[in-house]
Amino acid sequence: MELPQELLKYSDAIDALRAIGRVRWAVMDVIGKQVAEQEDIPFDWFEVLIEIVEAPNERVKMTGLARLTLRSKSGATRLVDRLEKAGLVSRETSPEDRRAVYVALTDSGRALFERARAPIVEILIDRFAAHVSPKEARFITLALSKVLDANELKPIVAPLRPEEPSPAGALR
Amino acid sequence: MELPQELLKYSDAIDALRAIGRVRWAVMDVIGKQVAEQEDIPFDWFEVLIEIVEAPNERVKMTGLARLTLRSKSGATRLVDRLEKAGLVSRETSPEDRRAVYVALTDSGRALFERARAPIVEILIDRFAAHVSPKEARFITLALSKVLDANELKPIVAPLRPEEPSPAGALR
DNA sequence: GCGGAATAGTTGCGACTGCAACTAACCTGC
DNA sequence: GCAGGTTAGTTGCAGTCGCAACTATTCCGC
Repeated sequence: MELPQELLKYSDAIDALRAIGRVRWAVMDVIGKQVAEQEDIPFDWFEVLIEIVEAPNERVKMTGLARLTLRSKSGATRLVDRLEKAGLVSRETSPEDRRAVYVALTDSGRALFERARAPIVEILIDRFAAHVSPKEARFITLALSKVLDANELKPIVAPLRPEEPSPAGALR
Repeated sequence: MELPQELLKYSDAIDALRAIGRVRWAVMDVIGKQVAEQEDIPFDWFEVLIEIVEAPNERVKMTGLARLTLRSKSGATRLVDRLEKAGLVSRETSPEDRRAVYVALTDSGRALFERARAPIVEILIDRFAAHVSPKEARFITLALSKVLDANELKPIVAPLRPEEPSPAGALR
């Protein structure tokens, strides 16, 4: 069961990958449940609302939403289906490209976002942000970006707001 | 759409949380597909084999496996069902606690593990470990452990190998 | 040792997922 | 101005998930 010595020098990285998985899973699990309980909507839904509000013009294309919410195209379709059925978002086809579908907030979606934002951000801080210093956080983001770069996955992290320069984000 | 100033100081942390989500998702996605293609088994399955081999006595309890693989109890049950049906692992009830079920490798499970280990580790290095320095990796693990601690989720990261002191892990 | 609480694992069920196939719209070269 | 390829989004389908309810075993106070 021994592995080549050469592997030893990677074991720290593999530990880190595991830690990432666990934090992601555990923290999201806790946050998700707390949000669902307090705000009566799944955390997924709120993530969609955030992405819309943060996007230029307050609307996102389906493909962009798929990447931002870490889903496949069909996953995004169905997620938006649910939000639309609940009356929180609406689909609008753009006149420039009639294949594209933009997702925007409805009035009731905006109202829900406004109402739920503060408590949810509080949960996020309580469960995650309060325990990592800004320096640590920036370091982590930077180090992990290299990994995304190397896998040519950078598109997922940044250039996903293709049109205008982003206004002050809704969460910061 | 403005948030209280006080939030600004957490925005780095929220970025980090997003980066973590993206790395976890994107890297696992890539690794998972490459493994599935090259080795003809889902990456999930290999993770189970790793956890067994790394565990003391080369066997894990269902509950432990659930936490290690980031699943619910029922998720673990079904995952093991599949591996068992494929003849890679076997369930053994322990005489000390007749509620507990231990999962162990079969001969063919061990053979598969031995055969697939090196190529899969290579993929892991190629896609992740090679792009993070050991110092960075340790820093990340450490910082994220604080988050797990604060959420009383520490059990997930370490004391999950309750019995004997762990031998040299199978991956390092 | 007995009864109630806690723990380990499995199962039924509804919900969500990604893949692959599909439609519709756009784009490019000729 | 049309054929072939590409891109955006949706749908059928089979696979997986977590929750809640359930059985079986163990633990604990008395």
